[in-house]
Amino acid sequence: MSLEHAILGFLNYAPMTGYDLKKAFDTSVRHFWPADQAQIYRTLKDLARRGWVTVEVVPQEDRPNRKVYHITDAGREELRRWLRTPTDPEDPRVPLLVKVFFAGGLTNEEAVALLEAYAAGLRARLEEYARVPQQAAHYAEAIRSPREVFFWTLTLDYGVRLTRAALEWAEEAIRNIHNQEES
Amino acid sequence: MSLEHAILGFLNYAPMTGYDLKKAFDTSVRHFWPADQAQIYRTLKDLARRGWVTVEVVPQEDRPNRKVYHITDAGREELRRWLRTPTDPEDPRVPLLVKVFFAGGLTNEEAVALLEAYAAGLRARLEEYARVPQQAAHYAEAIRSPREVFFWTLTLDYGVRLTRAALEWAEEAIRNIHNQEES
DNA sequence: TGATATAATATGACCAGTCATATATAGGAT
DNA sequence: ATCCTATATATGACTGGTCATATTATATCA
Repeated sequence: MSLEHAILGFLNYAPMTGYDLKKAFDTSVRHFWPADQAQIYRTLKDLARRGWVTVEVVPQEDRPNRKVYHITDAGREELRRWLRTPTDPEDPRVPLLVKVFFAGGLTNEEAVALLEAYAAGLRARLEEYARVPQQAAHYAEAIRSPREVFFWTLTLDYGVRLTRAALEWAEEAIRNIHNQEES
Repeated sequence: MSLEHAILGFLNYAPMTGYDLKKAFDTSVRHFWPADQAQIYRTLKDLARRGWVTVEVVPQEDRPNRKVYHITDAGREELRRWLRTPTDPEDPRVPLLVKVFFAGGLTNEEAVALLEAYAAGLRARLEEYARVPQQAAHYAEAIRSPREVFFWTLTLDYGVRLTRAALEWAEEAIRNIHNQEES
């Protein structure tokens, strides 16, 4: 599970509430690890149970108390251990390809429409990527060390490259379908 | 859920048992939609409940009866409907990137090792892709129409392109890490 | 002889994640 | 006047999928 370790990663920057964490995820790693609000709270409970974080309850009037989570030494150790561990391969599931595999039963027009819709989604994603740096900069209180920015940029670059590759594939596929005889 | 529709896709080629389906998945679409044996059986039950497939029980001695599933007209309609429906975007989760995002706390050597291990996995995957055509040809009783082969080839091409893009990213990242000052 | 593979279906426990909804108040927008 | 948003945490129902295991006979391999 990457979520628990991503949370440790953020708490290693600064103590945060579940609410803060949700915002942190949404403005930084969402593109490769979206986090559900309910799941964040459940995972925080689990992290506390394991002793990797502690809770500090900050009373508030008129709204729920803030539960500020702090990473512990054990948590920091676990974070480092995990960072150095080779990664589980990612889930290869690509719903579009399942359709493409069985697309022989479609007309050329239908198949092209399928790929065009996919390509449109990819183009939209590329535009989103272009907006990420501002969003993140806006949120990141103090932009962290150049080293951290370097690694953060790597993740963005990955997204751009992979999305471009998928887009090129889709565009070439569309061109090739036109040369296909419909059975 | 793509699994149920992939099953419909296979049953549209020919009636099959759950056991047959598992083999079909493993020799064709596994790379973009792996299927768990237990999940196949549960899904078949569900498809039957919805009237998209019917079951024909073929008695056998000495081993469990074969339950041969046949696609129905309703199932064929559902398959076509699904094929023409624009696709849900794929799950963007990439565990490696979560680590890279927080990799500022690693030494350059540790970060490089992480990416090298990842790159090794990608190279292995590329070699696997090279072996897919033979495997699939071996299994596909009658290689289906050229049109079907065309679409099947598209899915393989997607895998190769995306894996190559990821590999190039990793290799360039490794080169760049060496120019990074360790904080 | 004993282990493993093949054929075939099935269940139970579990896990990570999603979605809807609940609570409670303040402030701004339509 | 009403709706939406922000702040903040929490639970219950559900879903798709994984893993281990069970059954039962034959055949193969070391």
